[in-house]
Amino acid sequence: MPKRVTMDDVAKLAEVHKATVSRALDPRTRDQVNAETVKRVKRAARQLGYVPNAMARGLRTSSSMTVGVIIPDLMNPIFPPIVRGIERLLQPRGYTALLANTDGDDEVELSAFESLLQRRVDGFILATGRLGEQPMLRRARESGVPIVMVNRTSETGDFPVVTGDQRAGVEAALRHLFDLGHRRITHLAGPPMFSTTKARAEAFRSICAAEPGVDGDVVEAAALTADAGEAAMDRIIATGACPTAVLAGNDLVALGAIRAMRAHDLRVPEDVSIVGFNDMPFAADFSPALTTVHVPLQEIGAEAARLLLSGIADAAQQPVTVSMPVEFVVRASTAPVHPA
Amino acid sequence: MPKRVTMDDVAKLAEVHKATVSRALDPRTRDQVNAETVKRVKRAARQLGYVPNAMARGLRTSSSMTVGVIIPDLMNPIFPPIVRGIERLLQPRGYTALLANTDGDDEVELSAFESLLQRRVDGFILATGRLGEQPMLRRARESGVPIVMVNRTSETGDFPVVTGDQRAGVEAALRHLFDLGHRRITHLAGPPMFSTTKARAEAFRSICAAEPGVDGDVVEAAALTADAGEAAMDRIIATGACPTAVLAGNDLVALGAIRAMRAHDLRVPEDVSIVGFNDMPFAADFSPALTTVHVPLQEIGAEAARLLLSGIADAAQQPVTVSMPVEFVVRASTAPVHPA
DNA sequence: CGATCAGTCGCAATCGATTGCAACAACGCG
DNA sequence: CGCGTTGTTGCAATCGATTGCGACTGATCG
Repeated sequence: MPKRVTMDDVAKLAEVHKATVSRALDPRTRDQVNAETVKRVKRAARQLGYVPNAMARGLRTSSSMTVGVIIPDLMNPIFPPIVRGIERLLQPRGYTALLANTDGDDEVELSAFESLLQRRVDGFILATGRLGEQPMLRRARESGVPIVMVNRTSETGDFPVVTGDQRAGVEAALRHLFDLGHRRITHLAGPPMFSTTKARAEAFRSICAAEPGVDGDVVEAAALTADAGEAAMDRIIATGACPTAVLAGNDLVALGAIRAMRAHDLRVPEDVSIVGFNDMPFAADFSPALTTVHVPLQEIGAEAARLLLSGIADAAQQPVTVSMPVEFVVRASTAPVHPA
Repeated sequence: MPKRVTMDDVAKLAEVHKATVSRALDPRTRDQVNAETVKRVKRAARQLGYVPNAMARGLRTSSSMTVGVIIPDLMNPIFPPIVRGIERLLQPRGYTALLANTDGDDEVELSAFESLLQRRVDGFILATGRLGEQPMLRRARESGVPIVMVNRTSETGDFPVVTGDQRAGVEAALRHLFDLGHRRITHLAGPPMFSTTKARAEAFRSICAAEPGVDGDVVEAAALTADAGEAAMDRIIATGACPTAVLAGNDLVALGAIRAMRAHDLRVPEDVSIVGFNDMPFAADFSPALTTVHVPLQEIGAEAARLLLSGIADAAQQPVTVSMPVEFVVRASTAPVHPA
């Protein structure tokens, strides 16, 4: 078992000082050393199978070329695209993502953040934003590390955020339903602790209020899950006053709502139309294929990463909010209002 | 902007040597220092907001408490559960996962591996196994770093693998179809470069051959995707000789097959039954709900992590193969054979 | 009363790089 | 021929921890 080979070993073989090896191997300083020497050093490095030690380098340069990515739950289908987008931007630039799931638990969030802080990540991308007090965010603020929030924000305005254009999405969805003749529409909102959910609900209310003759009701699902959506829809159906169209808080909620309707022999979209939000993977494979608001999750992730990198380079970074354009995609879960 | 606080700063405030700070803060060595002193040190550390530098520690101890996780594509729905399982095991033990996607490209694989090697990860979990030559695996072998393969293997027997019990899954699925009276069954296999796919196809062939009166055909889909599944099913239908049941290479292929059948006015399961493989998230929400082989992806990830950790601790690690039990779950996509 | 021992703590080397500074040679120029 | 340049390389400090070893202090014991 050959001991790990270090820069000194390479230096010895190439008959130079390790400082020269360091310069020869770094493209940025390569021109400070003789071309012949560079060749010799490279050959020696290859021959010995030299692998630079990123920890030693990081210690010296105080930069780890890593970023911490903290999300609630990777199994929630909106996060894989976001993470993928982040990674797609980071990887070619030499950065690596350190991933942590928190299940939205304050304790776990805090300890994950702390653990990544110890690893001296150069910055964070946080997808765990919630409204109200959040220990991790306080810690994040005092840590002074560059941070970008993605999708969900805390609305405290401390950090840059990149998210989808919620209002435009709701507007497009409602316009579509109005055009189909729907007037009794209920919004199956997610819990109000998320900025996205809240923004959608507010948009829903204000747009419905501005539209003469529409009756826009809001019902809250307990969580952004299919089960919660099903339960909420069950409650609505139980009241006996079923709307002709439902705008779900997200696709998962929509999925649950569809299940509930089917269980009560309501046909989608013949009896009631439903539109989702996010256009998560497989939304097109629901039955019926879900009409929904396409949010460019991967691009959102990439943009967040881009923003973070510029924040790392720049230090003085404004807490901008970039909202990415969404696109309404109509599929098979909406239809003209049922002639009563 | 207060400069980063180091152990020396804490030492100064607590009026001790930094060596003592180190011992006081490490639970493993805490009993070597006076209880009063420990208190003083901890107070000082808290007061200064001291955050230990993992790079410095890692440099000294040559262990980074990180593991590299290399997967083809996080957006493939079987990977989030695996990654989640890995993380669930790692996190409480102080390890962090470094994630890299490769899209199955040799170049990208290699450079991702190299990049993580430089970061001195303590081990790797590889989900990118393919049959045949694979540059990254050669590099992995010579690197001498602990490695565990997950789900897919390279079949070279170099590394431990944890995967689902493919044969048992195929057996259960076929038994189910046999019981429903199906005799003309085709296996919509994935490409033969994956160990999983290959194992399933082999099991399919051998089990069908052993069952009197069944006609087991195998058709290869070009990839493990819905589109490839759809295309392959289209080809089958075009031949005019449609089987009464199909066993798909995985759930995505099954999804595509369902789409193709629907497009040709074939009803599932009345006209043809279909069973998937993996029980990926939302398989139950297909229409019809997919009968499939449940593979405990999250547990597989966790077990791989467990194996890796023991390999890191132990060094001399046998390349065992652990195959996790699968569970057949019947839902709505299978039915008794159509009376011809 | 001196030796031994346990309990604490400090000293200094070490991990593997990066980088400002200085040394040195060769060279051109006035 | 002396001096400033330019190009190349070496020296040594430094990043922030960990840890083997030795020193010191009291206490215990024969």
